[in-house]
Amino acid sequence: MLQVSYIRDNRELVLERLAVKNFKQPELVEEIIALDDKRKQTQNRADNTSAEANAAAKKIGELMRTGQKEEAEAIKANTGKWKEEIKQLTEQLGSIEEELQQKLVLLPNLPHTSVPKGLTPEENEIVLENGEKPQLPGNALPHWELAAKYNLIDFELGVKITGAGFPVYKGKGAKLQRALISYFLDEAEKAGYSEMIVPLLVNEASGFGTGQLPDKEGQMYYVGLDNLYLIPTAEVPVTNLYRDVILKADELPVKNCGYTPCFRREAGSYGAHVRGLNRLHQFDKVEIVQVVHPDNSYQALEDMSAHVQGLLQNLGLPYRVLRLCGGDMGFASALTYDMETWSAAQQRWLEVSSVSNFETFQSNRLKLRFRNAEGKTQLAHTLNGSALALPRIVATLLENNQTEDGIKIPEVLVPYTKFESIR
RNA sequence: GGAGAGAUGGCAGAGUGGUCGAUUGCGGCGGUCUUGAAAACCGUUGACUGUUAAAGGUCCGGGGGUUCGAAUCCCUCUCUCUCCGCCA
Repeated sequence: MLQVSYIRDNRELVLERLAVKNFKQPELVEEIIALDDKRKQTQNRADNTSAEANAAAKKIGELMRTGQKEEAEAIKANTGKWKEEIKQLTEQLGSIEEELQQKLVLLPNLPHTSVPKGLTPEENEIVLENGEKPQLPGNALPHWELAAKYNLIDFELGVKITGAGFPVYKGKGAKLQRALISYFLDEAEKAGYSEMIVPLLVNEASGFGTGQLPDKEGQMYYVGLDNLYLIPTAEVPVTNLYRDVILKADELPVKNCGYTPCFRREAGSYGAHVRGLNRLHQFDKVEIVQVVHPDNSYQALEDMSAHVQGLLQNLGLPYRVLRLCGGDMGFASALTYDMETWSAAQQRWLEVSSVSNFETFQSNRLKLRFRNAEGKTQLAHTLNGSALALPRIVATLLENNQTEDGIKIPEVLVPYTKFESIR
């Protein structure tokens, strides 16, 4: 959520930046400023009336104590009009604030100046490409066939238990999952992130804090009986740990990580591109989250990007880094890098990580602040990134590392899997 | 699921109608003392809004009510804790 004061002071800039994100309702900016004017006016009138009423009440108290009952009664006679006025103004104020809030949550975050214009994923900027795409023989298999051949993942069994998009990992397939999770967590810890194990169900306030609610409600599984949401990413609980928190300056940066399963409804996405592990309703992911001083957030974003790239390099996967264009970016993000690995059997790039700087967009909703050098509270910047999401990593590993007589496990994982290949 | 208790500042914990944004203790910050530190002593220490700065306003779990006036009384919702039951 953008701050009204920022919108007021930077009206033109806001409009210009929103245009980069292809925002369709620029008139909201003027409406918000007008509403805020109205809010201030009404607030002011209500405050003044309250001040009068407070003074009168105080006076009555004094008079009563000194036994001047008559005088007290005389003042009492006048309080009715204030009372009525305060009630009316407060009601007005309430509805103005509600309207303001409703409009405010419709504004996406402003994109960073480096964000390219554009509408579609094709217009994302390729920042770099790294690693060599393996040349597979003609009889190479896609990962879903490899998963069946080596009895690693059973998609049908998942359908029986739950439904499509809830795979069952078996034997070495399960072991590989666990190995990847442990490896990612260990690497995150080496990079200074401290591990959290967090709830997989969150309340409405948490969903609002990181930006999933109110607009992306349909993407989360909802447990109506208890009014809770299954997390679509660890970002939600891990970032919300800092909701309503004022940090000391020396507590920054905060670096946390966590492994969780993630649940996404992915309503309406079916077809060839979602086969196998390409798109799931439940998947495993290790997430890294930072809370930083505003001056350092873009450096932190680069650090996180480098961390993710390091993982991909260590796993020996060819990858590329994209700077998302305005139209493809998330609602809450100011700058996002996507990391994609090359899936050699499918002959396509698969997104395996997304690293974003939200600047104050989340912290404003979360009321996540720190005390700055002047001793004032100030919104911190939040960032997060997948490091990494498992399914497409597994897909790429299986496909790219397949040989005549099995699948080779990357060296860095062998200490975790305790086996060097899948046969 | 049944019964009861509770929700106050970073934490602990007073406060049952006006002088309470709130006693006190701990913690934090600043200072005195000290070679330095500890101890002791002194001072200071909530958030939001508003303003050039102030003044003023709002906030004692959320919402509503009574009253000239509510942390305090009433209603309601939510949450937490204790005991019992069930249970990994």
